[in-house]
Formats: sequence, structure tokens, C-alpha cells
Amino acid sequence: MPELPEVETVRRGLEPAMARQRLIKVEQRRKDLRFPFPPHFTERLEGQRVMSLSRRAKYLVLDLSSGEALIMHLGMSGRFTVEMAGEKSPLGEFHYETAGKAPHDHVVFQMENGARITYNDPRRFGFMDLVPSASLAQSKHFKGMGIEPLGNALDGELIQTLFADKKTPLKAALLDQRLIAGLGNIYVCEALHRSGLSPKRRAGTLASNRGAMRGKAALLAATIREVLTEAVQAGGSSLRDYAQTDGSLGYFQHRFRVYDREGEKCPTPSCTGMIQRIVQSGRSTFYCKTCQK
DNA sequence: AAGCGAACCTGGCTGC
DNA sequence: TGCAGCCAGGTTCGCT
Repeated sequence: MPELPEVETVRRGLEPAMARQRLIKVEQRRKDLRFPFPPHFTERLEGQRVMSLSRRAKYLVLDLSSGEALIMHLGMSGRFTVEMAGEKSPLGEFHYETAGKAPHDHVVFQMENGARITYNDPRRFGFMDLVPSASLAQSKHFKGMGIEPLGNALDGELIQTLFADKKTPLKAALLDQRLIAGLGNIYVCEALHRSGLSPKRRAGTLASNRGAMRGKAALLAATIREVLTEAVQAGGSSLRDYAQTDGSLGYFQHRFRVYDREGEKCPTPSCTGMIQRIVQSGRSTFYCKTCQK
């Protein structure tokens, strides 16, 4: 699923329903997702107020009034749905349009404003954890994580530093979350095409001749920023059934230049090449060998 | 130590 | 129609 733009889209969808609200009831329907839930998961959440919702790379972070942070990762197929309650029934229960027990609905958050937020994840590669807010950066999930690609730190010079002496293909280096955290398969393919750089090129070549490659490294930094920003503005990409928290679809997938476009003509003006699919470290790469060098 | 491939899990699509 | 095989937005583990 979800790379940085999709996670940011989810964060924005959850914010109005959860920010400053107390968690009234948390329903945990299985003992684990990718990892076991932390001990006393629901008890540590119920009654707490969500102070803020933020994002680090592909992780959602909810700061709680208890001093703990709820860290959530969507894996490949994780989704949140937000429903606002209709009127309260005579029994004091909130009324919702749906029954809310679809297959793979693993966690349900009931907020004091009546919002019901459901986490659904068929493949269960996602997970949730609770860590002290004060030591978030040192937590096992965030320790060693690379820089935020939309932060100010990312520029050509930093890319040259990070990739210096790396023999791994450029594609793999961009997917390495210890270097830059938040890029995934789609947006790496897109940024490389916009930069005219081959995914097969050794990452270290961007730094091997600093003067000559300075422009290319700077261009790559700029296109990473550009493609992520455009995707966030479009509400992320909706592949197959991935949807926003209100059920609507992102539309950045219509603006893919190479991802999932094997056999199509390269969209670069004046390029006569064809998009091809290759496999790198077990994952599909889409690129044009004519204009990506 | 870096750099691969496999594993985790379910569902949807393709082709025989 | 049925079913086997392949593929999927991510991360982690284990082997060279």
C-alpha cells in the first residue's frame, strides 16, 4: 500500500476525527498483526486523549495524554475507515450506517465525539505499538531511521554523502529506509524516471565524481520532493482497493509516468523508448532504458 | 559488512 | 468453471 503520500493522506483523514478527542473504547480482535500487540494494549489506550497525530516516514504517531505514543504502520494492505455516528439511540449507543465487522477489521477505536475508526488489514503486515513519547526517536522502530524526504535536509549534497561508495543499485539505495525513510517502490520508480537516472546504476556513482554528478544528485533530490508533494496533493495513489479514510480514492495513479506501465511509450518528450519492467531484489522496477542512464 | 533472496499473509487476476 | 501460478504499496531475517 502505502508509501509516504498515502500515509500522510491517512493522517489528514484521521486528524479531524481523533485530534483532541478521548479514546472511549478500543476493540482489539486478534492478538497480533505482523507482531503481537503490546501488553494491555486496549487498557493503555482507553480513557486517553489523542494530543496530536503526526507522521514519520511511513509511520503514524499518535501522542497520548498518558505520555505514551501509539505507533502504527500500515504494512502493504492496512487501511483506516472513519465513520461519524448518526444520532444516539435510546440506549445511549451511537448509531452507524454499517455493522462494522468486515473480514480483517482488526482494531476499532471509538472516540468521544462519536467517530468510529476501523483498522482493516488483510495481509497483516501492519502493526501497532506503544512507546514512551519522550523516547520515541530511540524506540526500536525509529532508531537508525534515515532522513525525512520532505524535510529540509534532503538535497543533492546529502544524497552524495549518503550514497558514497555504495555498490548497490540506485533503486535499492533509495528504498533503504536507513538512508532516506518514506520512499517505496512506486515513488522511487517515478523519481528515477523524472531524473533520467537508471535504477540499475550503482548508487555510489552519484558521488564518485562529485563535481560532474552534483547536478544529477541535486536533480534527484528535487524530483523526489516534487513527486511526493504532487502525490500528497492528489490524495495519494489508489491501486486495486486502497482508499482514503472516507472511502474516496486518491488519484495520483493517473499521473504515474512509468509505474505499472510496462509496454507503453516513454512519456518523456522526444524520447522514443518503451517502458519496461525488470526485477531488482525481488521487486518490480519500471523504467525507460533509453532516457534513464 | 554489504548485499542479496526468502519469508511473513491474503486476495485478486491471468492463463491453461 | 476451476484451479494453479503469479503478483502486490513493506519490512526483517538469514545466508553468503
